[in-house]
Amino acid sequence: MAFHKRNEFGTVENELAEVAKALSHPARIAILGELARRQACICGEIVEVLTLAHSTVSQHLKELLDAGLIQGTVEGPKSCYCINYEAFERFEALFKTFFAQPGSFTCC
Amino acid sequence: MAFHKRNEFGTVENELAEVAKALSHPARIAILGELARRQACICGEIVEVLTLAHSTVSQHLKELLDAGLIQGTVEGPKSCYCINYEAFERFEALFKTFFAQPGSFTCC
DNA sequence: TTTATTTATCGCAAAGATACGATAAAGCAA
DNA sequence: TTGCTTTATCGTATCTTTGCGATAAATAAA
Repeated sequence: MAFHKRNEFGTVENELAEVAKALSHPARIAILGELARRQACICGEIVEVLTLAHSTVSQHLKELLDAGLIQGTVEGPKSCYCINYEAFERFEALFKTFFAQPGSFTCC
Repeated sequence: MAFHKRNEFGTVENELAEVAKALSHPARIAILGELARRQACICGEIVEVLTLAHSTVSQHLKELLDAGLIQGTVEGPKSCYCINYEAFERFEALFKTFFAQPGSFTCC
């Protein structure tokens, strides 16, 4: 997960882009939505909801984990995931600060 | 810009993912930051700020345009861009609604 | 008109993402 | 132990993204 020229950009830019990339696939949005809806950790139930192979779902879960948007623990043979709301709040705060609108100027 | 299985997901999921995808590259974040900072439309000044070829910057601008995050008008030989704050607000609203935290439950 | 300036687009090479089946790992039940 | 369930990882085919140089288009100045 690296761009040729990632070093050319600032820390904030990279962090925002990284979270956005994790959110940039409808399947991952759907997974997050499911986790938010159930308010509880689920494991392979996600596979039933989505029309994807379990290997694909595992891959998406790993990306969400790597981005810090979800947390997971292993419970016996099952895995349990839930949303990391702190990461979401951090993203929203960064987002708001970065795109602070000094009047929402629009000229075009 | 299409996924094999895009149709499997809902409208909201696809819309959120599409905007997130536009935001998923540090160069595009940097461009948006520049547009927000200057509060005015700029054209090729972006090329000077970023360490990218102008063809690459044009490409990024096109993606931001297609996602509706910026607006642009041609002014003679120059092009003028600015942030579309309505799109940003729409994204933030969608985001908040979709990830409505009924108590920010975390179990892992 | 010619020339310079600015931007957009085309074509390509390299890198990355997506999805799947097959396989492996880890725990539980019998 | 053996078998079952659940999840993670590997390998691979296909498609997408990224970045650049070269080219084209469109306007302004000379």
